Amino acid sequence: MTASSPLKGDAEAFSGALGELVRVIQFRDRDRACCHDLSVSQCYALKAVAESGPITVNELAAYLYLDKSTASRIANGMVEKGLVQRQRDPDDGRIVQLVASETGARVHRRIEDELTQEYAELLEDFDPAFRSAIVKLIRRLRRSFAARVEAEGGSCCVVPR
Amino acid sequence: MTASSPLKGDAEAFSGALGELVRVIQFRDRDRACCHDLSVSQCYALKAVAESGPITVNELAAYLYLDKSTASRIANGMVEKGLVQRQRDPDDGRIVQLVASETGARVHRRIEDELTQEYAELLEDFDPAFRSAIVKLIRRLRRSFAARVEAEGGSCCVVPR
DNA sequence: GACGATAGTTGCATATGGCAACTACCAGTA
DNA sequence: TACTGGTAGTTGCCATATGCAACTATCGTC
Repeated sequence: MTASSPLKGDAEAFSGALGELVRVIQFRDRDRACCHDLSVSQCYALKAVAESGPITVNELAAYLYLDKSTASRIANGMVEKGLVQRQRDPDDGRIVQLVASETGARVHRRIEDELTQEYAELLEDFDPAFRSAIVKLIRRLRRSFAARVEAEGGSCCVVPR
Repeated sequence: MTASSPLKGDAEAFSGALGELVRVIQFRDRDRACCHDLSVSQCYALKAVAESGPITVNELAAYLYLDKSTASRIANGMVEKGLVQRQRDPDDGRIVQLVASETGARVHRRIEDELTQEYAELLEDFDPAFRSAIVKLIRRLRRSFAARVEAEGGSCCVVPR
């Protein structure tokens, strides 16, 4: 490349900024989750269960990008706390459906409300067109990463089998 | 609020999208770091050391939002892998400066190049004005979160002392 | 009913990370 | 100088998180 490709420069700036943002958010989540007596993963999981209706352990694992055993244990923790319930599927005895309890739904709503409130404060300075553009970009980024992750099957260097 | 405040709606969409993006990125980082025989934290730490010049263990801990003991151990791991070196400060015998070795700098550059390349592909569809707006927004988000985190001293509910 | 596949759980090993105690060092003061 | 309090870093100990592999129970097919 020559002295300055604007795209490359933008990509570097973007990379740096996004990296720092993600680190801060990870920290914030660690902190936030514990406020509600949840681990970070439990917090994500509660979101999945509360928003996607009843889901299986395998689906939860896929959503969280974790092993199904880990997902099972996360479910355990939430069941113990009374946030979700395990329900056997009447049609398939192997399947366990995870459903949010009243408490779970309430806790999830509270967490979401706090977040939304915080983001609303952040976003109110931007005009609506820009706000929706931002959301579109973030979704696009997510799709792009997710596609890459799925294409690689979760490991970029270890050749499977 | 009434039926639909656009700001609230935007904030909800933003919250959902950003949450998913962060989860995917966390997974991707887990995967990516291991390609270079690094843990995720080591990868972040290498970035800090390589880009911020010599930094102390305490500074590294602050950067990573981790306990200084953890930062010290992360430094250990990197020293063992020959990525960074510990240097005693001539003016203050307590201080340890962490500096990237040749190898460390090279590995860091490689990781950054890969990332930049990936982001460049993503960003090339957007026009330059939008790209720089995005970067500004992300930085602003980061600042805002960081400020909140620092104000709360790292724990929102546990009253210290 | 036997066999292979699938959903979930559990055992085990490892990694991560915090807290508290400790060491070594610095700065100020009597 | 010797004492005191504070700071930087390390280490011991522990809890949590997570993956892999083995296991159980169930389903679907032959």
